Amino acid sequence: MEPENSHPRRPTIKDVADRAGVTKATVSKYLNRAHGYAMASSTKERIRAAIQELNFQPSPLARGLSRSTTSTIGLVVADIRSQFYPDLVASIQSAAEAAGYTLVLGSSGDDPDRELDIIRSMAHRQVDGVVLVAVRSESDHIEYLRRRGIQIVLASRDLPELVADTVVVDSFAGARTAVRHLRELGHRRLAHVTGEASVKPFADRRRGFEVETADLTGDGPGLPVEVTTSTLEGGRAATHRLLDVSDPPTGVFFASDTMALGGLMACADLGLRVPDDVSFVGFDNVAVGELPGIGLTTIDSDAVRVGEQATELLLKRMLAATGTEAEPVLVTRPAELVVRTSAAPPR
Amino acid sequence: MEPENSHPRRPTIKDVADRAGVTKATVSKYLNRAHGYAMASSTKERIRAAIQELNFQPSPLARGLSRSTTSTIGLVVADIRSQFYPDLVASIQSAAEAAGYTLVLGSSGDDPDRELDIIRSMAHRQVDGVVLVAVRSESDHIEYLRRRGIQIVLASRDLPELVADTVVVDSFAGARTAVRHLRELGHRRLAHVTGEASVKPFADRRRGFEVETADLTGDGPGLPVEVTTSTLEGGRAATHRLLDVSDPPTGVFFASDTMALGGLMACADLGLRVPDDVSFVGFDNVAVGELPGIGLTTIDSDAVRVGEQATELLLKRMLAATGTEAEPVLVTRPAELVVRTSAAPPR
DNA sequence: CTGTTAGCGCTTTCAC
DNA sequence: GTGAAAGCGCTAACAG
Repeated sequence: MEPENSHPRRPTIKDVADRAGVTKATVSKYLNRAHGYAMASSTKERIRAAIQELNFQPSPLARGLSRSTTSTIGLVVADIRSQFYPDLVASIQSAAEAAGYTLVLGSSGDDPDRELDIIRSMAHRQVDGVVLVAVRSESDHIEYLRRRGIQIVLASRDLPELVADTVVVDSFAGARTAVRHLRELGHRRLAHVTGEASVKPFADRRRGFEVETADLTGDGPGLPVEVTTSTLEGGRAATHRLLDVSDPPTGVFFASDTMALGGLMACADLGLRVPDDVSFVGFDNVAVGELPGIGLTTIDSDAVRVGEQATELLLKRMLAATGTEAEPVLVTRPAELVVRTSAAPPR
Repeated sequence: MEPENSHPRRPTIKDVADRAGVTKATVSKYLNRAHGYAMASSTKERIRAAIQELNFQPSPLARGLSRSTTSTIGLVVADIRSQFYPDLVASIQSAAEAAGYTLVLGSSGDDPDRELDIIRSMAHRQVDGVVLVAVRSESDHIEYLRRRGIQIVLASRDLPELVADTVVVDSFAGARTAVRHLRELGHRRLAHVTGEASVKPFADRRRGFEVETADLTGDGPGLPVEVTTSTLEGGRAATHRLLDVSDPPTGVFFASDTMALGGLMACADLGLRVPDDVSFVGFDNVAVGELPGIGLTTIDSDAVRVGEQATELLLKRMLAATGTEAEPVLVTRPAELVVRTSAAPPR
């Protein structure tokens, strides 16, 4: 009849203190005041031994409560399901873990309101920092975090204004490279499939496309540009609209690989072959693009490095969090062309 | 010269109490004792109003400290980068979120020791439950959690013994279906590529392969079975070994789509065409298998439902956590064949 | 150098 | 029905 027959209580700082013949305070100092410092080495040694013998680890919860710091960072992505995130998430996760932080994951499903909810909930759980792959283009959620003293860094997607540290790839230059590649292959009838206009990298890629095709003209006033949701299905539908006409474009630049993969499906639907009938260039360099049977020519978004660098910046902010807020930093990484087989000279 | 110029303090339960003219204790009761119950409705109303006006939310940290419960669940996967996880992670994440839990993510990179570390760290952070896609085949980590009263459920990979609630797909039956499909197409020279022998689903799939091919014979004593790491590169290498011989098999059953994709790369390397030269059947039904140019015939692992059901089971355990431990439950979901284009009759 | 004393924000007996 | 008080495990002045 002993309800205390439950799980053995974990040792607390008090147990360590008793065993070492000192006070909690002293143990706490040992734990926090970065070892060196002023403390009798005999005491240090006794504490060390006690900790070791008891296999003591301070409770993150209790520590968090009194320090208002949790060794936790939040990662908010638009949609984990997307082809693009695995590398990004993996690199952030391991960088965070390496620094002793635990990752809390949220996926907004591309819904700006949910994104805000997730951010609120993370703030509420007192994460020390947030890596955000932003869906909403306003910066209210950023302000929300900043007001609460939570550091933030934007990864992969920048916002119209530089309101926080940001690590992205050079979308404008990358897009130009992509388009030039198509032009060098001899394509003149070009088209572009892009995602949500509010997402800055998409806007930049579109601008890149337009700049590099300013001298060309399509049926109407300019070359065709299809705006769609940045999903596989979006890309598929847009490509249908683009290609299922008389005299379709011979080269298409997609603002993301995911949409380009949708484009491949559309071609299968329409009985068109890539690159024989139409050439594709994507953007991101997702892993599947490399598979034979896909061979997607694309621009590398360098997700791994973006994730690593974003995490680095965040950790730096979190340490420096004291005192004057430094100006936001924008890191723009080069976006390189990866040539595979989906783009070839037109017939 | 005011260092207090920092971030505005969040309201605490004390603030609410003062504003409502009651004590913290009463507010706490209001918060926890599932509303109904014994409390003057005027008091209830005043508390409600105060909470509302102050926009108060109880601190999860403080609550966690005093209740030893954190509304947090840990998800440990073998390798987020793998093609297979996005659906699983996404479905677990949304099921958890829907139930008011926050997801803490860990990726072991297929390393059993890291897996244990991650689990220790999560236990230490006092997650209320863990969804585990296990790497190690022993059950020491499960015992570790159980000893600390942390609920656990295994998703996607079962262990040799039923030591915890488990949700998997029927690997043995699925494998038999896959092999029968190849046989019905007319293949007799069959081979199998499988992953780490210690992973039970792989063992089961292998058994399925063997049972369904017991009447067939290869060059040696039985049909060729290649064991490799369950990665793209593993599948690629194994396929090289398998096909780069005189008189190679005409049909290959892969224990995972990821390995099958590696197999496709190997074919590209060797100048073989699928399904003209060799037929492939995979296992899992990852999203990319659906792309034209891939068209992988496979067995559906139903990651979304597995994730959902695993989360359901876990939540149930977490609620029932009191009293007698119910026996572990094993949920085996059907594994259905998805016919695409990678398997066809042999020439 | 180490100990004393208050908290951090919430929950939970036990009285009234 | 509500309040007083102690405590969850740790940190952080301030003394001495």
